[in-house]
Amino acid sequence: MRKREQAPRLPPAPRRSITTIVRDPELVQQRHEQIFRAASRVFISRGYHAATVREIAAEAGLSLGSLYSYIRTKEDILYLVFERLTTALRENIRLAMKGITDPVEQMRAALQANLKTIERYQDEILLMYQETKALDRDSLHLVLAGEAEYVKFFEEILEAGYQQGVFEGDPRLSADVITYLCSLIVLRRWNLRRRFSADEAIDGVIAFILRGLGVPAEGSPRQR
Amino acid sequence: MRKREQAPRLPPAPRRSITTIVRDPELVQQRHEQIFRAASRVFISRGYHAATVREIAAEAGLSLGSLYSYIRTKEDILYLVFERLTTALRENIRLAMKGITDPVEQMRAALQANLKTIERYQDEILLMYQETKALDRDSLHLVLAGEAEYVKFFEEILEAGYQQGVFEGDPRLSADVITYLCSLIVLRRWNLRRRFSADEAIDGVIAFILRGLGVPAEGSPRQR
Amino acid sequence: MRKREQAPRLPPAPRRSITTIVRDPELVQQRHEQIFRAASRVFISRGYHAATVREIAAEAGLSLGSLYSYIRTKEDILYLVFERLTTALRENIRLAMKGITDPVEQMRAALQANLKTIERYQDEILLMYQETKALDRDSLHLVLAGEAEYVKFFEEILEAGYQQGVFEGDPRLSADVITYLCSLIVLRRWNLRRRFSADEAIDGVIAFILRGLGVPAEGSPRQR
Amino acid sequence: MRKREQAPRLPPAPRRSITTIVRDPELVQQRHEQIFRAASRVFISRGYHAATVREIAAEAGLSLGSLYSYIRTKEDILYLVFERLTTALRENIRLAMKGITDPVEQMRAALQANLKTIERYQDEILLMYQETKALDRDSLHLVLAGEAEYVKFFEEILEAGYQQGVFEGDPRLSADVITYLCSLIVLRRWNLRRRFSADEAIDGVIAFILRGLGVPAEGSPRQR
DNA sequence: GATGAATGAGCATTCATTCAT
DNA sequence: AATGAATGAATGCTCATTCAT
Repeated sequence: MRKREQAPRLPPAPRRSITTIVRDPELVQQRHEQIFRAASRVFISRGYHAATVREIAAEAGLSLGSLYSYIRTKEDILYLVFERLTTALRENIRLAMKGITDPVEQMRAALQANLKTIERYQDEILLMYQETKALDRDSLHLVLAGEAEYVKFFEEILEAGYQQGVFEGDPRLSADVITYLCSLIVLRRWNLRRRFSADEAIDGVIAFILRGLGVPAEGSPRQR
Repeated sequence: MRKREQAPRLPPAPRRSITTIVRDPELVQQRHEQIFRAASRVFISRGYHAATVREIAAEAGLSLGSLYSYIRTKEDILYLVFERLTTALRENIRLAMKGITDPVEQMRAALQANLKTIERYQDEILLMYQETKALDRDSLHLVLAGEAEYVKFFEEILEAGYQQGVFEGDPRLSADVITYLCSLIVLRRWNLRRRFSADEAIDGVIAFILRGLGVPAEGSPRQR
Repeated sequence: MRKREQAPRLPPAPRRSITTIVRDPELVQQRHEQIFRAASRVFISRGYHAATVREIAAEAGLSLGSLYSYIRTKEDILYLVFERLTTALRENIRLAMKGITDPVEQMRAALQANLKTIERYQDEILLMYQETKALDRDSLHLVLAGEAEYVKFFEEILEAGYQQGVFEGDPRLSADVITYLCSLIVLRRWNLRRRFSADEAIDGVIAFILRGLGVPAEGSPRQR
Repeated sequence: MRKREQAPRLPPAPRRSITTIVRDPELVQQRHEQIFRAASRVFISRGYHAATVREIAAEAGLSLGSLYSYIRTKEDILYLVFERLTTALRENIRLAMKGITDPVEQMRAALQANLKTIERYQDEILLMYQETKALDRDSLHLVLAGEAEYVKFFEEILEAGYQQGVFEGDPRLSADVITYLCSLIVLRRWNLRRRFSADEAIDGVIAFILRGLGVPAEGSPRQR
């Protein structure tokens, strides 16, 4: 059996380097953090198009000119936000899987971690679904590639479980289905929240996924 | 047992009437159809904000002034697109369920029909997920109400099946999950299409859903 | 002494004939009356520029096309309104003077009549002061010419009184002053109405004018 | 007797502060001056509605974008013009009255000064009469309040003279009448100018006003 | 003579980006 | 490195006028 004790290697995670006028890398790093935070807030509350670069600068506590020393275009700011987000999603799932061997348990852990992260970044996730098309071709490919890496984590668990006969269905398709279903709690929250608490929704989604993978319900006598 | 032979009553489907300068209702109807088609294309390829009313007019073969005789604002056009879309989704699922009694069979039929409709209107669906927030408060409520009616169809099937013990999980949550999963083939097509044909994806999603509802795979020896 | 028993001859009152598509003069006459009334209302409540030809047509109970069979441009409509107004002012003052010989009495009568007319058409008068510049060169000259005729009436009375030594000041200037002062009750009504009733204002203005003309106050002991 | 040697206190003259993007107050001040001058010219020659913001920008030597860094709406520009105008009128009359005790002399001085100011700003005055209605509610109230302050100056003189028995008629009404009559030289200049020089008109108006107030003509034997 | 759909020039306003200081 | 004033292309929407029916 393949060793699984270690966390999967962190994928190279290619990222576009944003061209800045300022040279000092530490300063750039720090300002990008400021900009990320401010831009998230502004983009989330007004949407990418309605948001003004002026507003973002003000929210970040930077002058308009300064902001433009750390980015080249408004679209750069969007990329910055998405890049941080996909990194966070990937990182959290990677940590959760670490040290677990059993595919079903690994899946449970990954789902829990992922759903928690999604819940935490729900506004950013929604933003990503809504504004991805505002990215230019190159940024889009990079963001999608980052997302694919994240799907890969699920795919690996599924593949292992499929080999062991504990999961049904094509692992590659299931990985997509799972990734997608996790976003349910964000993309349909307008409907869900009228009837379920956050935890009820999370538990219900996990249960549905596990059934969908063919895992018998825990202690359920139904299948007997 | 409640009779299910007949199609569920068509919900009143409240809709905002778009204020037009032109009075002839037939002409308005016809022009709205033209506008719907043109706007779908333009919004899909450029997004709502980036799309220009001028472009839409040109695509619809209308002069700018004429277009504005049939709508009041750009947002009206978006509403027009969404309203047609939710109506189509609702109508198709309603017809597919008609005359079927068995909940599992009804679910299969509903899913097939729904996924076909979604595939057909995939661009519009994607648009809807991305641009719903561009609607004003009133339009948004109407569109969401239309969407809720459509979720209701699934909920009714699930409720019936749950009573008969053929479905697992909370029918209301499952209805949301199913509705959402059906959009998978659109919202993640950039990833799916690299690996699956449209039919493979549809079949895989249906299989996943049925397992997720606790329905034993057809002819599957696994449960024995 | 010159005879004054008869009303002064009605001045030729040149008017621009509005080019119409419709030929029947009676119909034109009747429609112009409709248009005048509707346009007055609309122009008064929204101002000339903000008013829409559509609104005027609707208010007049005519279709847009029909309206344009009786006028050539929007500006024609404004001219129509002004032309009717100056005619009414002229006509009323002419009738009031008729049959009075004494200049002071004639002046009193003319002022009373004029102020009454102004009060009645106050909105139209205000409109005229505000929107005269919207007229094209030709219309403007015609309207001003009509207005000059009306000033002439006062001038004639003043001239006669001046000859008899009952009025002070240059009759031509006084005529202008009087004409102008009569509009006070309209142009400053936003200020006057806070403190005076319509009749108080009218009486006060007449008293001021008579004093301004050097006419001793009635029964006033002051001159002794 | 109340002391009148000092100029009346300058009223607080409330003004709406125009929201600007540019923050430097000196620059704003200077640009507003440019805009005021340019806008006066443009509004006067074409009227408020017919004037284009582009024209004003060009006339002011500013780019369109720059102009909009100093105002928010076209209406702001109109307010700017009116605000400067009423301030000038008020200020000039205040200075003229300063240090004069006798009500009749004070009135003569105030009238002279006021008529001179009006003659100087004749186009702007005309504009004000014609376009006041284009202001929004708030701006209108502020402009009218500024105007009321100006009428107040006359009212105070009249009140003092009335107490001393040198003026006839209600001081409040007379104040309105006088304010209004001073504009005669502007609002009827199309008629006056054909027959009188500017000074003849001014002298004639002053004479008429003084007679209207019951002040005996200077050195006139008539009253004897 | 009546109708009202069609037209498109025209206008106020916004905003990403640049660049002189 | 920081600032914020300047720029002008771009866009939603209106409305007088025409003309086919």
